[in-house]
Amino acid sequence: MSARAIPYRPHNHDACVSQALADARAICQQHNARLTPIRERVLELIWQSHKPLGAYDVLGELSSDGHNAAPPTVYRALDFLQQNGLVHRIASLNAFIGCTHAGQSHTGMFLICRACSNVLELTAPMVTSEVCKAAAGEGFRAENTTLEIAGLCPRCQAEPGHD
Amino acid sequence: MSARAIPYRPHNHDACVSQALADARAICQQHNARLTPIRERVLELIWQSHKPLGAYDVLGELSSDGHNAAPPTVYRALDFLQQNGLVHRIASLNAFIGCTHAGQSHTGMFLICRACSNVLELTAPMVTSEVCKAAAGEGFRAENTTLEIAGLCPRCQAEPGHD
DNA sequence: GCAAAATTTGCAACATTATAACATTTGCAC
DNA sequence: GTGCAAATGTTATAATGTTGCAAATTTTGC
Repeated sequence: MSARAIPYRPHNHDACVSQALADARAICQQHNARLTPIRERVLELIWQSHKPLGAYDVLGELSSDGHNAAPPTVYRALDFLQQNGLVHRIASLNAFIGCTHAGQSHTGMFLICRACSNVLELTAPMVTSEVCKAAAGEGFRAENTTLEIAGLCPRCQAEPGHD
Repeated sequence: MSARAIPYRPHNHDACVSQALADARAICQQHNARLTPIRERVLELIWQSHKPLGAYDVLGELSSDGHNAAPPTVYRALDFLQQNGLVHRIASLNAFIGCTHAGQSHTGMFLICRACSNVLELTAPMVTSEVCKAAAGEGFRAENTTLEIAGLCPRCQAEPGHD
């Protein structure tokens, strides 16, 4: 898996999408999980941009496709994709974003720009290790970490209004 | 502000509540903010336990009080309490919990037991500093951090089923 | 005190996000 | 091709959160 583009900066986004889909196919094959057309399509929609997409946004896009979908269709696809580490749910936004570290075991940390909405996923080993240390200090067995940072991305600090 | 009780362990919870209410009164006075009866009552309800309470749970309790409340009443009170640093919203649970560090500027980190639902709020300076470092490394200006750890508290690791 | 202004609350409707329950179809093993 | 498990379709509903405006209360300026 090669270096990732920075979401905040213009880039060849089609490459992001094809990479993500290729990774997904490989990972599902490994897991013996079925990346059905709906699931793949939902993943593709999530990867339309580096902005988190709500379940009902996905639903809307599916409808534009001519697909007669209802909420459970979307939520089931999203559950599947989450199970297989292909998308993350951003709890503070009730929205979903493609995982940029699919296949790597990781604890995601998300930098969410409040101006342009783009999200950068990081793995910050030092953060993870301090979190574990803090939890362990209380005798707590950490299983799942939600770490979401809202703020301003470099681009929006300089000049506002990108999307 | 004295040492805090550990939510996972039995303790004199009335003391938590009165401490929280006393702190709240002091803080609101400082801020020239009005801790009206409704707001105080909502804070008290939130502090019923160390388990996060949903907005509609609060609403239900208000109704049991005989108070004829609608959702906006609760959400407005919760907003006020959040503004003044008296409660936190747990994004991963859509629920609210009393702040155990009211008055101190802090970035909360929450240890959420999936078995007993109790939540411990920590301030972990090393975590905060690593988070800032990681964000800064990307040129990101962090404004607001959501850090929620789900897992098992010490008590529930030993024997399950507490509440 | 008293009227004007600002804040808070009441209230009705509605918007958004997510799930439950059950029927139907599809893919796969044998 | 029969039978089973997984995936999808469909309808309804639950859970969470917001908007907009009117009424009541509190504060402020005088």
